[in-house]
Amino acid sequence: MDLDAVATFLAVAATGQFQAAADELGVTQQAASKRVAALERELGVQLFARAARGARLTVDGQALLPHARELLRAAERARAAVTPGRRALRIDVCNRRTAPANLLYAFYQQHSGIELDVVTLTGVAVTAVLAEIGAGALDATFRSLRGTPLPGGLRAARVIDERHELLVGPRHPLANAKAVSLAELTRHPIWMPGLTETEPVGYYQDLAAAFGLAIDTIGPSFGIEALLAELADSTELANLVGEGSRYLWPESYDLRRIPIVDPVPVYPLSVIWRAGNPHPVLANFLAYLKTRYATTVREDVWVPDWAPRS
Amino acid sequence: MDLDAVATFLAVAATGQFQAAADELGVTQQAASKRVAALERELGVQLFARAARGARLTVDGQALLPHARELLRAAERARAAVTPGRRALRIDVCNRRTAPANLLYAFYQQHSGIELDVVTLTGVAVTAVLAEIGAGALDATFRSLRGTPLPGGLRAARVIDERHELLVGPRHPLANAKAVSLAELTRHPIWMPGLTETEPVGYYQDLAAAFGLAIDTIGPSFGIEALLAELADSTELANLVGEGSRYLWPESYDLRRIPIVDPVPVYPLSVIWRAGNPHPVLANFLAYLKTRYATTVREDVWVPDWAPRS
DNA sequence: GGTGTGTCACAACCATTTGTTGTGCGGGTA
DNA sequence: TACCCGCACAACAAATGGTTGTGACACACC
Repeated sequence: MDLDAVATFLAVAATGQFQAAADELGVTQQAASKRVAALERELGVQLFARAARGARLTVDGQALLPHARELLRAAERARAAVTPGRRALRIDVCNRRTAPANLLYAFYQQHSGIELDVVTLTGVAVTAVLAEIGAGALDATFRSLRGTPLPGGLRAARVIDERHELLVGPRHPLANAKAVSLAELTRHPIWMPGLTETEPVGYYQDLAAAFGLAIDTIGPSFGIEALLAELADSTELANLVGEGSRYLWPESYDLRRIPIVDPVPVYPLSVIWRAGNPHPVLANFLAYLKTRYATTVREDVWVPDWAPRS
Repeated sequence: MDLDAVATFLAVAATGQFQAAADELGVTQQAASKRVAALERELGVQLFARAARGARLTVDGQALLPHARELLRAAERARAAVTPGRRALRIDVCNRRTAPANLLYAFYQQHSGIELDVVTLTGVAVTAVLAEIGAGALDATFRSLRGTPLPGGLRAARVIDERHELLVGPRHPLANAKAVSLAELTRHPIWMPGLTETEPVGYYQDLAAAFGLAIDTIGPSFGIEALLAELADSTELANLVGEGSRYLWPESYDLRRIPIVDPVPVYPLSVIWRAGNPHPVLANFLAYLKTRYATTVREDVWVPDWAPRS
């Protein structure tokens, strides 16, 4: 299905004749005729009833009309998504099963009409993500800085404390534990999604390093043994983007959730963005975060009123 | 923007490498590489970060991902809209400003998830519309039969009485009338949208004939003089299809609404469909109509409880 | 009722594109 | 170090998409 042919179809439908449609598109009448004929051949239906004086839509043509329009609009939106100056706000959320994704979804629902492009740079190191923001390719991220120096021109605000639990398969030694201490957990290698056998980088490596956990690089295709999972409510995620991670485990894995205690692991996340000339939607989003989380604002850093435990 | 290139982009994004994506699509690796390169050139951005061991999405690539998916889904929906056996229910409503369109919209809202293709065969004669239904190209229509014999295999049920009023411009002799009688109205030619200078056929001709009105074929580009307009609530129409008729008059025309009395013109519409093997959504719709309008069912004809005046 | 005009479809030809095969380069692995 | 594996570039073949030229058909006009 050629988009040029679809555009020609729409032009003919609008003008009522091939000649005028061809003029509008800057091609000859014969070319327009060919395009529509090819479209009709591909779809296997007659779209126009040709007469000596113009062409009228058939029933099939009328049925196709709104879908053809929507198709071209979708192409236009796709083009806009990567066009600097026209694109939607781009935010990285590390992982779509985390609290920031839910936060974005709540914001998205409150502000109808806005567009968000949520990306998941899970395997990308914090410094590389910050570089993308600095370069303008990305507008914001939710990351844990944990001592990483913030490059000039960037702003950060700590907004979310991420909580985690352990998921284990039925054969795992901790399968029947009521709870597990963080100290005990450091003795078991943990599988984390999105990591290759080579060098694990990015969000999950940072997460493991924060709690001193060992990473198991085998992966779920060899049977999940243990998995650190975010405690976020994941019911909304499918709606957010219509795109599940291909690392998601199937329901049939019979996983058990083990709480982690003593101490409860808390992973603080900051929203990080580029100072100056903010994307209008970003300004809205930051304001939304402030009204929802901030108590004090000081030196571009505002702290939520539910302070982290550590 | 070539849809094959978009599909290739998605395959590469899913598999993480050009080679596997090419195998999946049944082309060589070089062809897949070329397609994506062409897409990148057209969009002006880098979509993948190529490495010796596969390719990873860039930020721009990730931003494009959901839109690319939606684009292919839109193409699939367009294809399905004209594929026999897979297509949505097709109903003709004569005119999108009429009561049947509102009825369909109410039904559409109650049954979330269904798909409707609303077509407007305004200029098509009743007999031709019935032939389309008989041939299976159309599933149902709202028309006034007015003595037209119903072809074999078709069923009809009278459900709606359409009401009309007169719209006139400020220079029209009836511009300041409080009301106008039907007898008086027959002396003024009425413009009706969608009619050419040649032979007026279809809905508006039937409507004019029903009340003995003369048709003015000049059209609004020469200044609207008088117009018979449906009394339907038109606020919902834009939502129904996203497609306004190009014959709609602009708001700036300063039209006045004159009620028609003595007698009040009533134009009965029947829903007409093909007997046997009904489209599942059609069965739902007919049931919906029955619960909303029917009082008695007899010989496949059920009459609403608010009977027409004539 | 013949003639003219406007519109669409078919045919032949040409240009561009798209795909294939063959090959080189680079990085991770054994 | 040598070997794969995967991607990009080059050259060639096939097919697609465009243009010009022409014929058919219906409506409008005289």
